[in-house]
Amino acid sequence: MTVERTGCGLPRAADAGETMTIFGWVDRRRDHGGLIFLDLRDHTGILQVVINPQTAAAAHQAAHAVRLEYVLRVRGQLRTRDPHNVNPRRDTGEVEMYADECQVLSIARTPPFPINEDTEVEEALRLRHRYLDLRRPRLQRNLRSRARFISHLRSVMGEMGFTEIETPMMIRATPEGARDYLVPSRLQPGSFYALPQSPQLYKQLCMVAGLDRYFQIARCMRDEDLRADRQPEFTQLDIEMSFVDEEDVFAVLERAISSAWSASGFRGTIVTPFPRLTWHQAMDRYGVDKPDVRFGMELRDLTDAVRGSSFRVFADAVAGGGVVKGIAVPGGADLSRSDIEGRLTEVVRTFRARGLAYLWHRQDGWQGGIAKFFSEAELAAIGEIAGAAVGDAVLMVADRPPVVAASLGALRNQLARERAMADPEKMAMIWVTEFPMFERDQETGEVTPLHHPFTMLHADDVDLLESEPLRIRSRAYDIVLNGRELGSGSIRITDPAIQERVFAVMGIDAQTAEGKFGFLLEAFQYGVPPHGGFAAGIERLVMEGLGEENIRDVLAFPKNQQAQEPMTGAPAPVDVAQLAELGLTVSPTPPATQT
RNA sequence: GGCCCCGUGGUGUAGCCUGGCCUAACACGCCACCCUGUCAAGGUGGAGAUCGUCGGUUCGAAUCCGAUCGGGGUCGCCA
Repeated sequence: MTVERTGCGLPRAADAGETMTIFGWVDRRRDHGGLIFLDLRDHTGILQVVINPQTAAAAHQAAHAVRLEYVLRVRGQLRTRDPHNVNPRRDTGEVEMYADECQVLSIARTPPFPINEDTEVEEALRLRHRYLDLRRPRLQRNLRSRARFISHLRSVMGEMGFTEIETPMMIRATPEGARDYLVPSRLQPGSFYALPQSPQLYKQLCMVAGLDRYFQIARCMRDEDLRADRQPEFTQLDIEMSFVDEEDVFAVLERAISSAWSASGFRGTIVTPFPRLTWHQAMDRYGVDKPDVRFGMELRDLTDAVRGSSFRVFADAVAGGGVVKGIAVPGGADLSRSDIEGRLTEVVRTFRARGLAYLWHRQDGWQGGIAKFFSEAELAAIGEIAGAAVGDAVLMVADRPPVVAASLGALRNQLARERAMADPEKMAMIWVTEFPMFERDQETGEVTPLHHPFTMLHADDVDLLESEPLRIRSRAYDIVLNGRELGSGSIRITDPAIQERVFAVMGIDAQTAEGKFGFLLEAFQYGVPPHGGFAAGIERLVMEGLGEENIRDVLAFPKNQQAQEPMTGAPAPVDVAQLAELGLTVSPTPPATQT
């Protein structure tokens, strides 16, 4: 635009005396009638401009009409401020520009929400004017930190000998897993590409190709419902490695994340190696497969302690094959009956628990509606096992094991939030290993892989394939940070015989497997190295690194909960002609969605 | 698909439970004027919302009820 341009945030006292030109947006304007002060903002920061009507009459006249968010070019001399005029809260606070020229490059309507501060604004309005939201300090910071983090990841991966490879965005639809986004083919009417849910198969083929160590900052698309940490398109650090086992994969991820983390200035410190929990340990102790281990309050099994009690709810549950578990809430004796029976019971009800039992451990003994059903010995045992001290409360759920785990796990997280039990500066990164290979689909009753069908089984469990598939442990693992799943991976199956048996358990016969994954199985016949890998969600990492609660705030152009982008209006209907070219027609009324 | 929360000038909130004193309040922003050292500038004055929408209850509705729309969170879903 011009030969010389100085960033607004860059000038320092040492630059005083220089004449320079700055470009930027008006962040604030203070008109004293005579002097006008303008704070000019660009991506580097903010510089105060002083416009004096006596020394720069034309500039002053121009500045008189200037409003917030006008785009200006200002030329003038940089001067140091008198000591009593220094603004210590700003990097450029020791200097200011004395304007000679002030040129309005673009006027601006009054913005729909404040740009120069981070006030809470309704999500719909922010998304509709995303370019203005992105102009605000918080999102500027977030996007820059995200970029730095990715940049560091790239260089660490390079240092470790990984090759960055781009895999196709238009691929064959995979029947497994999340719903695909489809792309109709013009040249093959009636046929569709799918957008990748992940580059899974391609990266495994890269291993067959002898690339040895693959990585990609990969865009992934999944047509599923959105959450605070889930968008339909997102980015993963995707990794695959040949001739490795879990330890090699863990070491790579630990180094990549921890070094990029600190280099990016993210909050807290990542300590390596990450502690490990098996899936069973996580479920037993925390009730969830992604435990937040920054605080205790672990689930304790009270089944034996209450088996013989006269409290029918517990006794019946145990007799019916259920379990009774509880958590000791530190200082929980201050929880009121209405706290527990209202808000907290609501939490466990969400997970289909029928109720929440509670006992207060007070100075004068055990209290609470159900205390009378237990003997002194039983109460003592409950307190002992739960680890409840005087002043605590024990909250208990009796039900089928999955219901108990899920409801108490959620309750534990809820209480930790309410009572600020987790150190916000602590970064509790852990590996959760030995996930089950299969789970039973609640609707169809089919056995489906928890991770994906190419996940290798635990060596000791292979014999259970046909007899008790649901008990098989896999060689799949997750990284969990502060209770949030950051990503997952596995060692893959490379033995065709085992792969065939896994498909069989899933009800996929050889012919079907050939049709769906034939290319992979064929590739494996030409010499496949043992391999494994991982995929880590970039947005979730950045969220934790910046302390953001919502994935939209670490993405430039996110979608709303309806997967729409209010700014551009995507998705939108298309011309009939465009459809015709693709051999498509749209039903006038959408067919009833299958549930 | 279920459940929960929110919806009041441009922005953020108060008022709503306990209907009338609301001719809807406050802060910021906006407009005009005054003001030569402010930096969340200051002063004076002003414009701006019939309370998401529709319907109902009532003598009377921002306030109560129902429906609906929009936003968010969550369960299901996310190999």
